[in-house]
Amino acid sequence: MATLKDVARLAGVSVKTVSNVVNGYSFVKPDNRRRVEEALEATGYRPNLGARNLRRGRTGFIALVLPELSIPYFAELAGLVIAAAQEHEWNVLIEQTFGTLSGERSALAALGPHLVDAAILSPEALQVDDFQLAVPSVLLGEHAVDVPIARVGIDNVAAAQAAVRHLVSLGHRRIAAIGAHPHRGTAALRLEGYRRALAEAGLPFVDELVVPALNYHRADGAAAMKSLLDLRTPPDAVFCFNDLLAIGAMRAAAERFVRVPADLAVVGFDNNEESVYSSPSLTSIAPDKAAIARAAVDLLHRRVESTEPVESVETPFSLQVRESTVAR
Amino acid sequence: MATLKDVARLAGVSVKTVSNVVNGYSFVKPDNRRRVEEALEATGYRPNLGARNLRRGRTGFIALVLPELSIPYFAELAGLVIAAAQEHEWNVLIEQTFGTLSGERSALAALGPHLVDAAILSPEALQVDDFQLAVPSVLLGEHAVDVPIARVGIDNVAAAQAAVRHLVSLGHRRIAAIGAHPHRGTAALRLEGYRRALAEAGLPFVDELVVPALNYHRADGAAAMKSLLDLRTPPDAVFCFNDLLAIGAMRAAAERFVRVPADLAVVGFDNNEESVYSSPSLTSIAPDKAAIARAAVDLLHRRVESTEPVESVETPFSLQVRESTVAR
DNA sequence: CATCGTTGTTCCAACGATGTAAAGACCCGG
DNA sequence: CCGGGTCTTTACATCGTTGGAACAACGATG
Repeated sequence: MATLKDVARLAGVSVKTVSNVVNGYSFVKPDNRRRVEEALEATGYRPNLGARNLRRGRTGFIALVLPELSIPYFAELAGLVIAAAQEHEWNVLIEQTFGTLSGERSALAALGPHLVDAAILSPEALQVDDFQLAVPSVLLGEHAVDVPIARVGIDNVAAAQAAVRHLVSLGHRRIAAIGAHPHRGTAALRLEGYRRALAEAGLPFVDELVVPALNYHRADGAAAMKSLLDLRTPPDAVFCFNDLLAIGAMRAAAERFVRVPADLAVVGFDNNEESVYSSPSLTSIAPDKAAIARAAVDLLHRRVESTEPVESVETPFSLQVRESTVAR
Repeated sequence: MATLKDVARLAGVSVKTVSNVVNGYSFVKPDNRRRVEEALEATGYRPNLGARNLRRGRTGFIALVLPELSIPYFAELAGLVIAAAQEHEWNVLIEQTFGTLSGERSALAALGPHLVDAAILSPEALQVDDFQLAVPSVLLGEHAVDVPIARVGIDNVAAAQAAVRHLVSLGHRRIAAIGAHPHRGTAALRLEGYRRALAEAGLPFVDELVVPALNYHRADGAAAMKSLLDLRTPPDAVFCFNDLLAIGAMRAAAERFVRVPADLAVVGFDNNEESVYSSPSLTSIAPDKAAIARAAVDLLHRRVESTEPVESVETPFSLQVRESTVAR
């Protein structure tokens, strides 16, 4: 692997001059510049990023800390973050926490300024005390604890409210919610949106219609749906706090021969690609994931370049109406 | 951020002694070791990986080059690779190629020995000439071109054959295939498995029943299925070269009111989590993804540690039978 | 012709860690 | 108390790069 030294020897100039050419410094004699460029070409020089970063005090990496790549929402998001990071010449390091406190703690501990320049976090269990972050960071989505860290995400209350409002507008009166969670910030906000939509429609908030989910996987949605269908009076609609729960719920409904949407309307949250092709396809809240990824990366880039103050970004969302609420 | 120098000053020893303690060198006096350990604790020292790797000539990273994280198979695999890499103290850098030749080329070009110690590649379009790899690499899945690079994956011919054999055993006689592709190695192998299974059952190979797919996304599966349903005599079963195609195919079938599995049996390939919860759930070839991830990472680790010869690994697979071929 | 500012280049140190070699401490037997 | 070996520690160079100072070359200016 060619180094600056090799190139310099070949071009007959000093190492620093080569470095200057590589870094686009203006004042290099055309003649030398040409020779250096030829030498660069001939040797196929690629800068040693480790050395460069050691010198510059940068690493060229950002961390993306998320629960699990096998969750479609995070996989899609990760893809978009990688693409956005590329524009700032950042490489992305993905850490999986599996949604556990210990996983999140060890992921955070592994990050240091020597490893990454910044971090994008999607925590689910962290406590206030854990947020002693070594590098500029941004939180995705809302979080239960109130910490002075920039956030990027949609207005979860408004989004949930829009979802439930949609169900109300279709005439549903007994609307369930799946995905309540004691410690998850987004869960609380979505529940609040659900509550508000019911209130503004003059519908009662019924405890038995709110089902918790410890994880947000398909299996949890199925289990929750089964318990709802076992009620004396099952719901005529259900708002799931993410698409996986909704997919699981629809699956459970199908197994009980409950027809969606005729007997039960279902709305999800995240707008996974999967939900477009399920049978029936799933009505879902669609956060603008590309906007989230870009906003998070750009925000971090500005934070790293200049010491700007903490600022949060609210990204847009929309409601995608599909067969699970309105039959084709 | 504390450096070795800071720790050394605090402990009253030389930098090298601290380094020795950190790296578990045996001959350090108990007294000094204790003082150094206390100082390490007090300063919260974390080694600067850039500097360490500069010195050691290692980077501590491996690259995972894949088409797209939004494809569930690759997302699941990436998660497993990250977990496997962690055991060797490797961080994983994910590069997306979007399945294009230029994307794959630029991903390869970006990888150098200064950036990663090794690479796991899942190429779809690369030519022989492109495989001038700068670091030890392993290919996932089969590839059309024959290059002397270790591979990890299942026996695609046998797997495809097993899938189609299953359809044959259920009495299907007009079995279609979705996912043929001119340049994709795995596609050729799966097609070969399909061909063999037909042959051993004494069934004819019918050209019009083999539908190509340029990409392996749900939309491609749906489009292919539509064209099959438009045939004068539509198939009574279809083998899709991956689960996404199968999901798309089932969706297209549902839109035409073709019942699965009564009118049409469907088998997929990859065994995505999604396929367990679809309605109907999808029969699929299940590669042992965890085994693939572990084998790839371990193989690379051995290659980097000792200059071992190129060796390939064949991982197991199984057939998961679900509702898309056998009604509940 | 001395001085000056501009332009172009080189030399040196430094980033933080580790390998090497050599020096220092220690203990043993003779 | 010396020679010789085994531990233990240290100084120094080094990895490849870049910032800064120093220096050199140059034409322009007074």
